[in-house]
Amino acid sequence: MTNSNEDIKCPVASTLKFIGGKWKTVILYYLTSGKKRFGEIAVRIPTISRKVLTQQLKELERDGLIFKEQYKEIPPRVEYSLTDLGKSLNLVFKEMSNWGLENVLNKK
Amino acid sequence: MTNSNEDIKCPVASTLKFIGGKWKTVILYYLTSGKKRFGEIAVRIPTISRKVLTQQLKELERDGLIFKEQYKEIPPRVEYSLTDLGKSLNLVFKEMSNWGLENVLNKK
DNA sequence: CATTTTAGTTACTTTTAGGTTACTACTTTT
DNA sequence: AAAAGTAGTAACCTAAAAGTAACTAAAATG
Repeated sequence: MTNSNEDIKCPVASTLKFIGGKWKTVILYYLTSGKKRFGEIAVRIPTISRKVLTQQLKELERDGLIFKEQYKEIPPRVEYSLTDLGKSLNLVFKEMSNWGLENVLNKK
Repeated sequence: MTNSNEDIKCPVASTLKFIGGKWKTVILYYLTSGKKRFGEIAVRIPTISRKVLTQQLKELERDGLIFKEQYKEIPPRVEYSLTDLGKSLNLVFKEMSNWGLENVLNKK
């Protein structure tokens, strides 16, 4: 989601600027179950390429939704977790999840 | 939003397939205040081109979120309104709206 | 000394979304 | 006879998002 609809002060669109895009919600939703390593996320979401995963994680970090912990180990270990801001999306995800379950997943 | 993450049964991503994209939430959110004509929507969201507006409305209609009424008049009159399914997104929008207000619009 | 392991990066290509401009249909109004 | 009004469509173009494949660092393991 670009920022050209910033001129429209739509609070819903504002939120989508943070969690819009093909993968962010999936990543964030997975992180609601706790801290995860890069590789764990990649395995859990096999259809995302590592390049794109890296990009999305960077953006989520830049936007303050997730926190990145790097351990100075070899081989490297990196863990991602939700920040308070990320956790504050909780209710949003809950409603989206409910809707998706009721109207999409349990429909087909 | 494409459907390549359909394989992942993420209820949140499922919902985004319906309301993801740059404009859909803005359109739907506007329609929560009642039936609107094509031109009214276009005026209200001036940064969207008419081509894209048409496209988005078609997709929303295809997905069963909005209903299109065409009056056989000249000049033409077309009205769009939320279907029951569209209205059922109410809670989702409410939470997204809250989050956007608290964390984006009132922050800057 | 070759291999494995993890979390990436780089360069390049493809796909998708969105945008621009010009055009149409049909009636009413001037 | 010309212009205005509405809701589009068609052809074309651009930018952004996503994908692919090959590569890297540095230590540990066999």
